[in-house]
Amino acid sequence: MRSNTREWMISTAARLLQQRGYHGTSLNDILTESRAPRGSLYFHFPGGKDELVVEATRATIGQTTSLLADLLARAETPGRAVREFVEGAAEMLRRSNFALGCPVAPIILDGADASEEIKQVCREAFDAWIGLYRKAFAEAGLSPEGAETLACSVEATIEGLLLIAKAYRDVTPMLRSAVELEASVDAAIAAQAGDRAEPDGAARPAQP
Amino acid sequence: MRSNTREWMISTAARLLQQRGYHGTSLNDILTESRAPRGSLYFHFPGGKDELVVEATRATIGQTTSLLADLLARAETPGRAVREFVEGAAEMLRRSNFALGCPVAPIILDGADASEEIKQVCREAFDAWIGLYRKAFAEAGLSPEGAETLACSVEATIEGLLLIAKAYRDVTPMLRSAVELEASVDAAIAAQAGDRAEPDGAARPAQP
DNA sequence: CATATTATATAGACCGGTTGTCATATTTGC
DNA sequence: GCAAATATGACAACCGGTCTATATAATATG
Repeated sequence: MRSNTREWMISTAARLLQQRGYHGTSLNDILTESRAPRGSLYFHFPGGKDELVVEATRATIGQTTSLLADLLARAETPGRAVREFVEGAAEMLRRSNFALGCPVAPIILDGADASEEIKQVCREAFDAWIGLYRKAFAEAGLSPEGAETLACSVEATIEGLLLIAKAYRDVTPMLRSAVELEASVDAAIAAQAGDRAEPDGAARPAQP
Repeated sequence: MRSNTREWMISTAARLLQQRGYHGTSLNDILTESRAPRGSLYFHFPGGKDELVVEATRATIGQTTSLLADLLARAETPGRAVREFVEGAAEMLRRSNFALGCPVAPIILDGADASEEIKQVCREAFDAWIGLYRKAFAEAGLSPEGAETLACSVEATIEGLLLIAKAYRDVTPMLRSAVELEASVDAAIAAQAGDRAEPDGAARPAQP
């Protein structure tokens, strides 16, 4: 007896959700592609579609978080890690024929009537990613407020680049902006490292 | 006889598409909310759902494009216009209880199997918006390449900010990043205005 | 003014797809 | 060989998009 059915379903669902969002992914699609029968789904996921979606989204988010943490830990500068992450995402997008982008964006935008738990999982994803950026930026010398704001901007830019690349089915603009983003992040860090004694830590933009 | 049925349907569809994406918006929803009977749809839109979606999306895109063009024309600096645009979007998001974001993002992300024409309309939206930014940035002194790259980055950041704000149901981070974005854009323009005679116009990032 | 003709609007039937449930079969561990 | 765990596919109830037949308003025509 196949004991990995559950995992199969999760990974298939994760892939389809990433490609087509919450409403665009039907249980039939998942069952057909994972070659599992209908009833098995409700044995492994008594909560039905929403429970499966939560598990699948969590799994994808975990992978992305690990990758990002790894890149930030290894790279020479935070900006470099950001660029490498975007380049990796571009490669994934290209290889999948522009199907695989951000795992949570499609769910946030089309899953307005999805369960509250699903939305919570999506928020946790942003918490994790923005948190990693913030930590890296702060360790590189940015003020807490500057790191927070820049982290949010960086995450936003990456999300938007994935969206635009998918729309055009072309990663060229994404790669150009990635270079710019690297420079921008590292410049913001360098600038703040210069003027430590500056009095106002308020709304002053982190990028000069 | 009500002769505005068609317009009613379009505006209702536009709103719902913005909130729930392509698959998340059913004809039943549109018909119920616009208080129109079922059959009328296929009289006004013989192409069915996809034709209605195209019309509705075009309408919303047109409004956004006009607003953006207006802001860019009036504002003192391009960066200022960008900030004002983001602030306006944040206000719209807040007022609509975080339902109304970008009109094309949900369709791009969940409408993989939508008609080719729909995807084309979404691309045209980005063409228009990025084109407006590029023109404004170039007129302010940026090189063509720099303006193009920065325009794409700005559009991407705005898309991402809308997404993140919707996920958190909170526009605070969006507004903080908007201030940063204004500074970043205007700084990039000022920097390039300084070194006109620089030899390499290649992949040098526009933001110092 | 009466009638014919066209343009617009409406109601509801249709079929396929979607989710969730069930009774039953099969495997596994002991 | 037995009990628990898992697998299976048929089924019901519902919802989706599409279509056809009909009703009503607008306009033209004699």
